[in-house]
Amino acid sequence: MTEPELLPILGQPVPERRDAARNRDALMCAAARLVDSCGVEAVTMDAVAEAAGVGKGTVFRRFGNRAGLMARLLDESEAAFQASVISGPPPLGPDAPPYERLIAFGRARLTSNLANADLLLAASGADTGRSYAAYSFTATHVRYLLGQLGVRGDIALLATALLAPLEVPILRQQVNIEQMDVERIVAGWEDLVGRVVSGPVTP
Amino acid sequence: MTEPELLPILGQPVPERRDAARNRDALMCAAARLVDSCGVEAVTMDAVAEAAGVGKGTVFRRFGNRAGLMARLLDESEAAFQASVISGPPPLGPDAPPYERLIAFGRARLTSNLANADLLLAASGADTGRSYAAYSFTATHVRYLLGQLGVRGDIALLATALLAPLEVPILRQQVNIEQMDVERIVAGWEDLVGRVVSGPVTP
DNA sequence: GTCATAACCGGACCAGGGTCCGTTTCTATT
DNA sequence: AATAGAAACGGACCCTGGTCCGGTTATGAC
Repeated sequence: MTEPELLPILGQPVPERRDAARNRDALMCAAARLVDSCGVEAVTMDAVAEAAGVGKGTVFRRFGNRAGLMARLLDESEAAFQASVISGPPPLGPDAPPYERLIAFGRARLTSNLANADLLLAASGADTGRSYAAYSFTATHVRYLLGQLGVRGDIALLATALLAPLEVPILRQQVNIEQMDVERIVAGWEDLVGRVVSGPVTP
Repeated sequence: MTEPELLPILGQPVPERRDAARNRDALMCAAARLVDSCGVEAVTMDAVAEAAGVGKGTVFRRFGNRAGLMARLLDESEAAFQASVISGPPPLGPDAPPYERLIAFGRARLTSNLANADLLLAASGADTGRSYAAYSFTATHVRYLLGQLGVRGDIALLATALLAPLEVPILRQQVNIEQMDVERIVAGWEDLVGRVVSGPVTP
């Protein structure tokens, strides 16, 4: 038997054949171009394959399915968001007191989710790809902040309760159907945070 | 020109041709049978059409699309739910104090949403069919109860905040992926209600 | 340079949602 | 009973997501 010539040291940069890497880049570019030229709707797997000059099967092998491709398209902005939270300037970053960070987080998340709404919806259902990793980060962050604030109770569930109203379907309903102003929604979220942090009057 | 022989008096029972009614019943029966014999997955438009002995086009004319069909399948249980809330026994019905009604509502909604999760997901996106009507009812009810409880603030947004964590995708995440116990989720929701009703300590 | 192998490629193929339009069937009227 | 017209029917058709497998190509070993 032959040993793998390049055993996956620390497993990070999964070895990728050069042609595969080239195709992956071409596909991402083509997809991104399609998104902001014709909208998410137009990003059909055939179209992406053709625009990248590869076969359809290649697209599916690389991304699994359409949702997976969308998830990869979101990676860039998601990474930027995480970076802002982890090491960016206040009030989102770590140099602000927890309450202000939480408020800033809510506004940022809401804005980001609305901005990428189409992509996020198209990416939902990516088999445990983005969905969970991205969600997990926000949940962990909110739990951390709630802990910092000394909130008592089931922190995990409270974090979920704060994140749930920021999900795309709910925001879309409020903005597109009920014609709510975004600022009103932000204000409502801040009110919610205040109530959650305060705790019930009769513990 | 000829006047419509039966002008839609009060618009309620939209006149329906007899064959159409027969086909509608056959389709609903076939779909329901498919659902609980093979699961929601198996409810394909072709399958329903064939099982009901009609053409595919008929299914689409009646229900618009697959989501619409699913929405109609949910009508029965949704009507039962609404009846329980409007005129059922306490603590869900009107003969209970508002706080208890709200708590009971949360548990009932959560349970119901989990029980019909597959159908609800398949029905989401029904062009303003079920989606909005059903949601609207719950939102109105929660707003009403919050009002009864004397809650100050943006009642509409607070109602949304309470309803959001009861949505199917979030419940599924908690139950199927994070392996949470349903009772824990219910308890968490009750805690959330307590905090929302209490209001922030510094108004 | 040559080779073996594994990874990759690509397009033919399938299934299911959704549309369309010529044909059939119902209903009210006479 | 006959008739006209609207409504409903149904299946052929298209589109797109997703699968599959025979052929191709990159890569490390010798």
